[in-house]
Amino acid sequence: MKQTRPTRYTTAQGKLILEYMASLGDKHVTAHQIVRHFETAAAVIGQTTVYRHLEKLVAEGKIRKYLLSEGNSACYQYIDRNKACQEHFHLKCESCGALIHVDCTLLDKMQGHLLQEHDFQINLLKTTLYGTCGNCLAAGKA
Amino acid sequence: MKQTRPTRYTTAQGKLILEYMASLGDKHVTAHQIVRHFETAAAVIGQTTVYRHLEKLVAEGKIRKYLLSEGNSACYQYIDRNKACQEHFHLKCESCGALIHVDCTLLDKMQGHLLQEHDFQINLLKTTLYGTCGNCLAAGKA
DNA sequence: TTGCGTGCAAAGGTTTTGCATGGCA
DNA sequence: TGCCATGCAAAACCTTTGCACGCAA
Repeated sequence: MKQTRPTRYTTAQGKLILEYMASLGDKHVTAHQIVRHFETAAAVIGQTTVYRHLEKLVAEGKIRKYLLSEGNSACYQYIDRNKACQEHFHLKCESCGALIHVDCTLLDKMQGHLLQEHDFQINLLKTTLYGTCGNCLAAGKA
Repeated sequence: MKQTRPTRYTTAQGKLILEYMASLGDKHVTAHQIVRHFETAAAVIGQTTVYRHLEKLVAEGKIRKYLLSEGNSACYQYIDRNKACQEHFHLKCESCGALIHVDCTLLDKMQGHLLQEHDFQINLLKTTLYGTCGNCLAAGKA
């Protein structure tokens, strides 16, 4: 298991990375894209630092980590706490990357079912359902 | 996109790999585990060959490939066509790391519901639900 | 015989680690 | 001042590719 240290110091890099993630809204980026963003921004942040902050932010529940099927690299996305995203499922379109928030009684039922019948307490914050959205289905991208 | 050639020759390695995958049933393995299995089995198969066959088998729909968030390597799993319901969710315990396979009619319902009501075709192979398993709940590790 | 299949070695890409230096509290 | 954070370089990984040889049809 990887070690997750608590944040002790507030550094410029840590602030910049979190702010950048927040500024992207629902858009996801790879670690590499973040590194490149700061290269252009004349505020170079080493890739090691980027990876370490991403790991920490994921552990803190501030961002989400995805593995999209095609790419060989992980994607990260900001979690907007004001949107109360912890209370519903997230659907991620593997084709266009869209993130869909679903608030539906069947999903609530499923949550209860998993707990009662399968003895499993699901963590909605960390869970994302992958698939293909309606637009991409219609466009035949499935 | 990667090229997928049709199978022309039937080779000993190809047979061995498919047979091994089939023998595992629902269990998933990584490419590396397959290579190691054959190392022990005194029938060494190069990793290149393993990867090439896995790719082909995925293209042929005989096995599934999926990425579990934690690991950095892909997992492969045999698809048993004789089984009524091979599709299932993966539950990953964030506390102990256990991977639980859930095969349940509710999942079919949910799949249909998402498609009809939310216009979303879920990909069960790519989807993993995160949470806490019964053992860890009981142990108060949640 | 033909040309695909194999496997070694090496490349390619992502993520992690070692270590000396820099910076926050 | 005491540690943690940083970032370069290098390692560690997983996967793919080049190429010469082997083998199925």
